[in-house]
Amino acid sequence: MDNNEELNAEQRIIDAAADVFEENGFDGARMQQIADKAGINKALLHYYFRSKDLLFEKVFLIVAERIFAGFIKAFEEKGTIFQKIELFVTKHQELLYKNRRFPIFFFNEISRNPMLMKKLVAKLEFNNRFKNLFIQLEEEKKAGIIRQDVDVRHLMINIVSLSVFPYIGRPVIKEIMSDFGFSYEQFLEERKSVVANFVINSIKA
Amino acid sequence: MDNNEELNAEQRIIDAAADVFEENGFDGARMQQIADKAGINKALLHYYFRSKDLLFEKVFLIVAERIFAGFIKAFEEKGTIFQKIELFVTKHQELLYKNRRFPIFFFNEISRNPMLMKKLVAKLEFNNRFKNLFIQLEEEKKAGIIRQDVDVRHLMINIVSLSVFPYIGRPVIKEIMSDFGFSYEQFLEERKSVVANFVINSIKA
DNA sequence: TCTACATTTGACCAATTGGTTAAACCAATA
DNA sequence: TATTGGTTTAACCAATTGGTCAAATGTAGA
Repeated sequence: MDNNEELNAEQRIIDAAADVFEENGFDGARMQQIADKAGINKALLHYYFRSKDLLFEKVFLIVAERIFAGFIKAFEEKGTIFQKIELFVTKHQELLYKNRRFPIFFFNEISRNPMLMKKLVAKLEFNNRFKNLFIQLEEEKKAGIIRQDVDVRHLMINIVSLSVFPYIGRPVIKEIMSDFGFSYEQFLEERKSVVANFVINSIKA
Repeated sequence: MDNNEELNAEQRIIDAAADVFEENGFDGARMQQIADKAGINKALLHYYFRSKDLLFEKVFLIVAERIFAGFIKAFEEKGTIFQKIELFVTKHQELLYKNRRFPIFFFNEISRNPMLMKKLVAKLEFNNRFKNLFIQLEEEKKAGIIRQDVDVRHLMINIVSLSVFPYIGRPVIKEIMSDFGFSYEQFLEERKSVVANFVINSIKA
């Protein structure tokens, strides 16, 4: 259960804290549990990070930054808009599958303390990350490849919604799928192609 | 702040608890805060509901049942599949707008304790609520109105994803929208028509 | 080896929290 | 009016929790 003994204490604390916070949320997490998982004394947590709040903020930003970086990278692939969407959705699914507990944790904590989002944005600088995508979409609109009424903002949120929601609503979808005689895992697998097709069908002229 | 003094203590407790739990989550909620909001002594909470766990479960199921009932009702409207989708999306948006804090609360608590979902399903009996929709979709497929490759399960999840996610990701979307020079409220308003069109475009033959 | 400094620990603390209890209150009824 | 039963309260409790502190341990350089 304890992390690699080779790493220094500070890194072991961060790893352990990420795990415990992601599993239990800020309010549900216990400093003692983090200390145990890191294999150190509880006082050492405060030696390195002063308080639960500061430890949480540091860990939250580290984890969120890592995952968002992966998310954003998938935006920067080359190709037609349809190819981009396909690649983008596939990459997101893989990333999400490897970090299944992250979405509900992230959105819950952000909702509890929206200031975290400001701090995350400051670290990510994704202000003009979407500029290229925006330009490309306008071009493909003019070329008659995609519908005139497509709105970049809504399109982006739509893609993310379709990718992320199944992980947020995992227990709900699990229940519904079993009603239909399917497994949740199978549903996720199918979704890799379904979502891309769904989006493409909805925007192509 | 305190609820209607006319109501009996039990109901006042339920209302107050719903509010406090929805705002802070189970772990973040305090029995004292619930008692204060209900205008009663803390001991009375235990007199009526024994423990925090039992109070939470009762309140959670009451609130979730009420909202899911509204959700499901929107499924049972008459009309073509396109009309249904339009009506369905619009009704959901209104319901969600009135219960903005519910989605993130609901999915977080369900994620923390999936057994709640089982109990909710048992109360709702929505096993065969979707049968009609399923049949209608197959018919419209045969009639060549919608695409052959449409899958009811994915379509349903897609619709819900597109409707619900903007409420779960509120602070995130708020941030992104302000980058684009738009307000979150405006974005939600636009979405009423955008989502329906998006879905319809993606499934029509 | 001695010293200075960072690291780590066990023991401890004050505050908070969910929960209990015995007594008080109050309305109905005999 | 006296009694009974449900309702409500103040006071209290044990356990947990985030956090502190002085002492111990390790370690690199003089």
